Amino acid sequence: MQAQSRLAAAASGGGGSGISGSGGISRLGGGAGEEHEAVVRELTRGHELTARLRAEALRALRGQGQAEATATFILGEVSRAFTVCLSIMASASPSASPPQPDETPPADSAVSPPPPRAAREDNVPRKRLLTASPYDDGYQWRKYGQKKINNTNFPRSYYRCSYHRERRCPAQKHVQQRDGDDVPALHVVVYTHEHTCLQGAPAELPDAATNGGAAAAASPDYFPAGGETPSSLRRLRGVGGGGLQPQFVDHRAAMEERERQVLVSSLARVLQGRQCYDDDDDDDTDVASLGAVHARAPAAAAPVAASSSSSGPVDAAGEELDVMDYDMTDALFWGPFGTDSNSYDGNLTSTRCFDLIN
DNA sequence: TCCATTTGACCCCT
DNA sequence: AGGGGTCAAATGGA
Repeated sequence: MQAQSRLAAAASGGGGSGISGSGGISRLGGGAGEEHEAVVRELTRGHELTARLRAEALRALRGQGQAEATATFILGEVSRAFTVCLSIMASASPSASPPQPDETPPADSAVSPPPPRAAREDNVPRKRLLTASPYDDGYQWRKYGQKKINNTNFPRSYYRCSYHRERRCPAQKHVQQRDGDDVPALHVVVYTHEHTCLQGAPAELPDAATNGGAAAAASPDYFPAGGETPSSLRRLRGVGGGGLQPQFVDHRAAMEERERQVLVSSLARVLQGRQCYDDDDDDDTDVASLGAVHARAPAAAAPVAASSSSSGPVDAAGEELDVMDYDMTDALFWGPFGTDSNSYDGNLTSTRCFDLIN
């Protein structure tokens, strides 16, 4: 079966930087810093490989509703675990502890730097995340600018949803590598607005129980019948995003609810039929517990804060950051960040979520 | 030729 | 006035 061979290839690291021959964890060095570094390195590797495996699995299982949903869920959870571990390791790094608010400035700062510029008070909700990079968020983003920010070592890149024009999607984000010796490099991602680009789809959703409809609906390839395609819109310019749609919340909530139903339904079928696993162990996971897991995901298709405690990482300005996490529904949507598409003029042909498209 | 990416300039907010 | 955010022309690669 082609799907199986693809999965096998992915699992064995086919296609490039595969798993090393030994397949084992690098020998840990003597010092704590060295050990920490080794752990982070292996976690990063695991994270990357999981992302690749997930991409290959979903590509192979595309259209096979139950199997696709199951693979998406499991691999999404694995990816999430890696991300959380990396974040924990980063915050515990002996060489990269975030500055404390009352930390004394460096001795060589003869003139104290100006205080950080206050954030714009535009009532736009912002979601700040600290992530290992590149991380997968599955949306198509178009880069529209990059800027060197004062008193930082790395430029900030600005992205907006690829469907900014076609669907008036107001979602934006900017990404900036955090200063410091983080291994792997950590990036501060700030989301402004949220995606509305799925809101036109619900009525067109195919039955997820038979063909993985949530993924299809989320696919950037999805356009309502008779609607404009990305290529037909390529040359449209001028009219801006238009801000948050008044119906945004309701549409999004409807989409979330439908996604939730789709996943729970698919997982229920899988579990009832035990179709996808050769269970060596008696997995006593049941539908109810999965439903409970899924119920913790009210913010579908958006990053979820892993922790709301005030002891988490902070950015250079001392603002608290959420550690990147995924919820279960995210697993349907979040894909490689990889090469960023970034032209301003409405082109949609480059980067897309390979989980869903390839 | 098309399309993605870069980057300097401009706008607007603090 | 300074700086963050955005625009859009220029550039380069496929």
